[in-house]
Amino acid sequence: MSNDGVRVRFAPSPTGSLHVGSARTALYNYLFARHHEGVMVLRIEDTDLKRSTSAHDASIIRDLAWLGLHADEGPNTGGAFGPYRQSERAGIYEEAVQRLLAEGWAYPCFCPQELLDERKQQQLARGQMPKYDRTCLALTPREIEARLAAGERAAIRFRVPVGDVTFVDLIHGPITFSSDVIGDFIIKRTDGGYSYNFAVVVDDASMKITHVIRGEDHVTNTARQMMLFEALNEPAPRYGHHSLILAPDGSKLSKRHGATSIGDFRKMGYLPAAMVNYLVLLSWHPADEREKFSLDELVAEFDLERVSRSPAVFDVQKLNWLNGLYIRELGVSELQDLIAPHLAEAGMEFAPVQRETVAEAVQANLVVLGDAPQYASVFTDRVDLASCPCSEGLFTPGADVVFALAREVFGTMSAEYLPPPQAKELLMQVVALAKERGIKGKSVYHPLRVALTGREEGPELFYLIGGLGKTVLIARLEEAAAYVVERGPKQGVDS
RNA sequence: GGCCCGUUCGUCUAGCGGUUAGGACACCGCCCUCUCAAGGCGGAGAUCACCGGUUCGAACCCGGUACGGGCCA
Repeated sequence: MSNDGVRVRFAPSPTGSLHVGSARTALYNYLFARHHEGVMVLRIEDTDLKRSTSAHDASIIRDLAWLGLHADEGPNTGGAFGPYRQSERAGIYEEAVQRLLAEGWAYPCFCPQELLDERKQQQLARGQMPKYDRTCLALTPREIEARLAAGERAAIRFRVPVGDVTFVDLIHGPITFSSDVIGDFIIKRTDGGYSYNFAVVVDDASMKITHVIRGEDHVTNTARQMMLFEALNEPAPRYGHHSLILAPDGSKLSKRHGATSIGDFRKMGYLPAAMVNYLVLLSWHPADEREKFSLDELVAEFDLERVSRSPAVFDVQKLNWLNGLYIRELGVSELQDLIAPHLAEAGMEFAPVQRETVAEAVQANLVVLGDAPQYASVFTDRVDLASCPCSEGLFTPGADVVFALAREVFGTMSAEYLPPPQAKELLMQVVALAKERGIKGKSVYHPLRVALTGREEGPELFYLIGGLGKTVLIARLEEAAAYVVERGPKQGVDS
């Protein structure tokens, strides 16, 4: 299919930070636009002045940038179809309202809210579909003028035409709505504000949007919007509605389910590449069975026809898996920079040589960058052999010899901290010397680990040797040796 | 209440009339390893929501029901 001049838009309301659901919508739009070498427009739908803030506006833009989803046109980038904030487009909406009014597609309505509510209750009581009864459609121009002159405030309603509205959804296929169920809806409120559906249509039309990709919560709006396009004599875009994201309990994903905004995930230390990869997989699947994709690969392969129609449960486990995968792919210096803020936040400071060691040592364990302090703590924690159940490991036969040998070898260190390759050499020396004395394998590694860290698990020993520091290394070996002498070889085994 | 949409392992999904219903996460086991991870290998896990129909044959097509979700107000 030819999609010449594809123009899509992502249109968030700045009433909160970027939600994972919205981010996925943005991603699908971005991928679709890029795939067809089209344009993505960012439009800020800030008509709800009470809840919209410029702080949210800014954070959404920042989060999109963080994900790598750059719009071609938008409030910050500019473009030929601006302004890109709805709050700055009142004139455009008003002009459209006047046009519809002049052409008989719309009419003023003076019905007070209380009356509307009352009629709705009556209709409901009779088991009818609540729908505006068109009282004000009967008003003559003279009556309208008189009431306006008398200072009465009017809302503007769209005169819904009869007949079905059918469209072929890009994801779901044909969907039909009967206009019988759609009452004459308001396009401009008595307070002067323009309704959501109306503003969206005027914007999509004037911004020459060709494809609207959005959440399924908008399917029913589509019928109204298509009527509006027809009335405005503008070609309607094609629509694609993707499913919504659910929480593990099957309900709508919300704050009470924990992290739901892109900002939350960024702070915890998820990588944008993992986020994008996870989000796209939530309801899209390639023709083969690959699971890992870069943004560029997605651009090449993304296809709305392969987007699933059923809602998807947000599964952090799979996100975690992907994040770990991407973390393990990082180069040391890159990882070092990424974990630095998390380490700093935990109050951990490291010497320059140590940083590389710590990053490398911790890499395979990380699920999120925020886990770094937890794993880096082997390098900073104090060791208290007496209160450590693992001190039993210090009494391994030959351990005292290993400590002495290590003490000797580490004493030759030319610097406080050593990079991993050099540290590894030292370890090898200790291992070789121990072997000469008939001590090998587990009997050298294990007691050494316990002596140096007071723990039984942790990164490979040479990282510890390079990153703990000569001073600490020697002090701990001496402590361990003293501990063994003091407690005797049998101690600890029985307790 | 009406109208729309959806329903395949716990989760994300493949499947588009004939398959031992495939993959991934999670789970379990084994290997690797001083340890924790990572990695490799393997296992278990789905009466394809249900009931009818069409067909020689249905997860795939049709109808209904149930359940879930969305929108309107």
